[in-house]
Amino acid sequence: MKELLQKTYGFVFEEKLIEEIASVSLLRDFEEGDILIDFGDYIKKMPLLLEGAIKILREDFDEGELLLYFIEKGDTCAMTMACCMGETKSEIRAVAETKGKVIMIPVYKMEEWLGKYKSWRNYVFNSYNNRLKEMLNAIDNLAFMNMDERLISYLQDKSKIVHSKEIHTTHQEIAYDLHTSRVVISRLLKALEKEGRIKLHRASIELN
Amino acid sequence: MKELLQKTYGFVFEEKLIEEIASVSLLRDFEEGDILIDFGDYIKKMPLLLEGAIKILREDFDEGELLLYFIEKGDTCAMTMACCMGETKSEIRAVAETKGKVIMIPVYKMEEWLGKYKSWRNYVFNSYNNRLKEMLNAIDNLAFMNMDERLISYLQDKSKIVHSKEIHTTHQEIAYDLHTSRVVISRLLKALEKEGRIKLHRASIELN
DNA sequence: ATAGAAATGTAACTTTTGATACTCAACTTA
DNA sequence: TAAGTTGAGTATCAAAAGTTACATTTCTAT
Repeated sequence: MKELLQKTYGFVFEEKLIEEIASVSLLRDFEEGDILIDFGDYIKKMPLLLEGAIKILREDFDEGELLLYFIEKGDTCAMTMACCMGETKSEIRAVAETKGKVIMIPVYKMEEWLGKYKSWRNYVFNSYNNRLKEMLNAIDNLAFMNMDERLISYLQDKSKIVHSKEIHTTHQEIAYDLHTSRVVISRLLKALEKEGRIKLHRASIELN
Repeated sequence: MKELLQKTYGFVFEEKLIEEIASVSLLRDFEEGDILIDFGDYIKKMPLLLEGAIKILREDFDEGELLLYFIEKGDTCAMTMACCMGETKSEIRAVAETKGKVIMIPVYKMEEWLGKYKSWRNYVFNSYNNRLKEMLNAIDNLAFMNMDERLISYLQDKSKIVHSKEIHTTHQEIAYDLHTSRVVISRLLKALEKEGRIKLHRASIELN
């Protein structure tokens, strides 16, 4: 486990902290589609992402979801951190976009390290800051962009996360993430294809 | 200044911290409508709100704004904090909703206190958590509610902030905050009045 | 090979929101 | 008090997004 941590966090945490993390944490492998955290879950461990990508979703009052942002290697979920610290239930759902590995840190250690390691403090703050930025970005998208632009932005983000111009997903999936209907997505995708910006295949989209 | 701090933060910070804050900070009075922070401002001081209320706005790419949330006595602006720590420019605008007082703390002290005072650390984390929650709330509003519901929610928030059922504002102002047009707001307000939920006057709205 | 399921295409219609263009009323100020 | 300014009401039209319904295509499992 220590080697895995070194690889991703070697330049972020000091040696001693990495050793401590390794000694108290659990390593967990996950597969694409796994629900790592669900709405209302009571969080007792904070996740650090070592490999893979995760998407963070917000739940509608009655029904439906909305994608907030993706997290990648080296990130943690500040929303979850918030839950840990505040001892409240999870406000979000975390679903694996790809397979990967996380490390789970017990909450009480988190707090202890805040006083003890400056690198940990910096990391935690940076995570909060990054998450605030992503939330702002989500708000910008919702407030200032039409669905066609949101769709494009979504495709670009997704492409970045999987490191490929080929996105394997269905129109329905996209519709869930953007909190709209499948028909709307199909319509807009078709328009994008006609503009020559993408190519559509069954259950996959190719960006140009 | 120390007395003012005691009143709002006496149960949050220990005596010694309050003294330190008092000794290095500036007190600033502001009037309704004052722009306390603007987009792109370079932040060198962190504000603690002692009296009054402030609204935090996000700027559109080309034109227009969107209200993110209000902050009240005892709050600070985590978005600003984020800017301080990250040494980046302000992503938001802060406008005074009412007159009030803030204390401005130099950034370098903030960091120093993080290691030194547990109560400061807790306060800073709580602020982040609260702000994340407000952002989530803003996202919920945008993503899951129609304009009429957003308007109602806005009126309720505003009423809470000014501690009154009487809201003194124009349709145009509301339109700016909700990032829509004056005509739309007038239309929806009229509908609300017909439902008997509010009473409309010139430049003021009365909630029932 | 065939039935059923999943993914997509598309038309027709409604609702919501936005845009434009006036009018009228109330307040302000010279 | 007349003129200008600000706030609000409303009608009409257009665009964006959501809804329903059904057809077609592609995959999957037996």
